[in-house]
Amino acid sequence: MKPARKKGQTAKLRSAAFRRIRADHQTELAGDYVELIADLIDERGAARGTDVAMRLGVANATVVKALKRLQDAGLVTQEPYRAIFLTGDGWKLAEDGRRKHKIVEGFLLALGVGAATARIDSEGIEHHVSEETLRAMARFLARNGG
Amino acid sequence: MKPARKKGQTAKLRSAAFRRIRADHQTELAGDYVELIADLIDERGAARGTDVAMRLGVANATVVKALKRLQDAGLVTQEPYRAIFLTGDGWKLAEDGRRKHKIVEGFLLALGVGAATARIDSEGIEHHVSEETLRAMARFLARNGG
DNA sequence: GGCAAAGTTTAGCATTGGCTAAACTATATG
DNA sequence: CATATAGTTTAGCCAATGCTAAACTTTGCC
Repeated sequence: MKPARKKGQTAKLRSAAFRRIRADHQTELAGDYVELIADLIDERGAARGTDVAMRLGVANATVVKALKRLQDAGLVTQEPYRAIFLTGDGWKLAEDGRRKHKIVEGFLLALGVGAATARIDSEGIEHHVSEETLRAMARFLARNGG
Repeated sequence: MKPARKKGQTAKLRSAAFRRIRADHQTELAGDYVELIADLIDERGAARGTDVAMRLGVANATVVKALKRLQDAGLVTQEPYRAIFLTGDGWKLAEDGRRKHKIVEGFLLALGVGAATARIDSEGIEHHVSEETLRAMARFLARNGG
């Protein structure tokens, strides 16, 4: 450590990581929802609240509340008692999630992690990797048979 | 997809990942606190609320509240207006966090990620990697000059 | 010893993300 | 077409994590 650096600055630098984690957590749930909704639309033509609740492992009422927030955020649209749709922004976020997810999961598989673990871990890691790390993973993947 | 597998079972399998992420998030904050407190004790001989607050980038009052929860959880001890100590369980959790952190950060560096990004990303990833993935990372590290 | 600065705690508020139970709507079937 | 079942929503609860402002202790210095 250079002696010129003051205590407060070190702390500020360190706190950046934690600040980003808290920020990530805020967008994480939204990302999981829209990604899931996108999957359901692609698989079945429509996304229903019950399906979302089952896949996330939460109660129906929890989904209703979350969807209200996502609607306020301009990511989904919805009419009472009807299916759920994604807005343009919603699709964009979902696609971005899928992209990251695919890289991370493929990377873990290439690293030698088992399929079940790769699926579970990638879901958690996906929201905490920077673009720089994603590039490094993609590079590795390209070299080691992705 | 095998047609024999029912819808509900698929959903249950998928929801496992999200359930684990939610569980991880609950322990994540506790892990960050004790790891930080351990670092402060090692670096300066004592951990003060202000230092914790600065490094985490949160307000003092937030730390007080969190410490109360950690005390209830048996991870730290504390007397009013005095420094913070870790219990045996607290040290165990802190050590485990440091171990994971070291592996993940070293791994990212070996992957070719820059130092600053490795530090930040590892902080977020650390709480979402299974032991299996950690082993794979350690293996890679052993082979590629860790 | 007394006072100012630094650190800690309390009080009170907001948001997020969970839950259950009860009420309501849509749909499918007899 | 009437009704049962499936799905959705509302209401009301709780805990966690953040904040600011004000009150209180400790500490360091003259």
